[in-house]
Amino acid sequence: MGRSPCCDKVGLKKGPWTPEEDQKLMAFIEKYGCGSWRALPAKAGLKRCGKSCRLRWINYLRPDIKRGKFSLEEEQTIIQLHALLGNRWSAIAAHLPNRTDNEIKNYWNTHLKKRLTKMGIDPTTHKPKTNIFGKDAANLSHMAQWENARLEAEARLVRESKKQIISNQFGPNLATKPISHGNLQRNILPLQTKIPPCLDVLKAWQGTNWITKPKTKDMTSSVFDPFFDSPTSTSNLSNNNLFMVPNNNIPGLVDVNSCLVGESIFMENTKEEVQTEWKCFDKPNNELLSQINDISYSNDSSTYNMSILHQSSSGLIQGFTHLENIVGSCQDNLEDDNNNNNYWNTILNSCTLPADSPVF
DNA sequence: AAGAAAATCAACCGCAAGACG
DNA sequence: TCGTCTTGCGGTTGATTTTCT
Repeated sequence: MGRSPCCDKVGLKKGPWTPEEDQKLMAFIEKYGCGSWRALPAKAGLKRCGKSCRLRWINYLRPDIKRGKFSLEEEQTIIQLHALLGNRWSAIAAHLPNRTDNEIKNYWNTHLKKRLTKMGIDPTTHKPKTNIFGKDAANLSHMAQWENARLEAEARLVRESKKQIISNQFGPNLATKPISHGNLQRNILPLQTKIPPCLDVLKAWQGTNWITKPKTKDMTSSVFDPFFDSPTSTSNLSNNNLFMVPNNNIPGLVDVNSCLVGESIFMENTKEEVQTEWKCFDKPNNELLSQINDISYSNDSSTYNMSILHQSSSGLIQGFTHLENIVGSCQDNLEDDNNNNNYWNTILNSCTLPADSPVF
């Protein structure tokens, strides 16, 4: 048995809409609103399926639609958001007032994608297509600009998320103030605060080797190591990069109830990164958490220190208070260590989007 | 000026998720 | 819990327009 059609297609018109049809649809919606799209065509006297009517209204007839050329700012926003969200056009459209997802999708496919490709940037990953050292200076400059744009977008979303979380917890007034870790005391934080996950931002962080995992566990350390000590972690991680993300997206706060670890998976033979998987550590053992003092990792080129994580009795851990040598993947060979150290400052300080932004 | 090629974008299609009985 | 219906999303198509030769 095949799938039932969305509507009875016999006798229904397809193809471009005529002005008369537009008029009928607009008049009906103005009078009755858009309730059931399935029933609308018959009531409005249109020989179209409901789906077609909906599409026509949403993408063309809606009075608040902005048409015409995209501004530079809009272009930049699309690129930034695409770097974070991928082909989630509706989510991207939510950040561009009065633009439709279809229009943005078309604009991306016809303009922006090509532009990035020309610049030697993979429009899917937003990363340079080939080894950075094989590129000329002009391309490097462009790549640095695009990477900067990408980071700005991450920053926007992190700030946004941060505001939303604070707003949810403490009310809208506090959300406009900068976060002070010292303020997050037991007496003002609800116990076991549930912080909504935000996978969009986590995805954004996929492109960043935030903390590089050592090839083997440092057996001299008594530190709880979620990569090795967690019973939920069963895969062989020895050749992969791992990075921890606080599930509430605020680098100064880690939700005890849910801490996420990203695992970059590499091809065995080529060592090429093929994907990132996220693992959620739900309710890690409190005894273990209380033992956490410092985690220091090193690899061939750098040492990464993360001074950590002491559990407050509120149910939150305050941590990530000192984070050194954060390495952005695209910046690895481009920027010096000073720039790397500024990574989170950039993320946290350059955000401009309104707090009521609907992406999350 | 005309035909070909490329670009654009409205519209369609199938799928998935959520609502509802 | 399951099946059906509805809506929304993203990929794709194809008609039209623009640019190139």
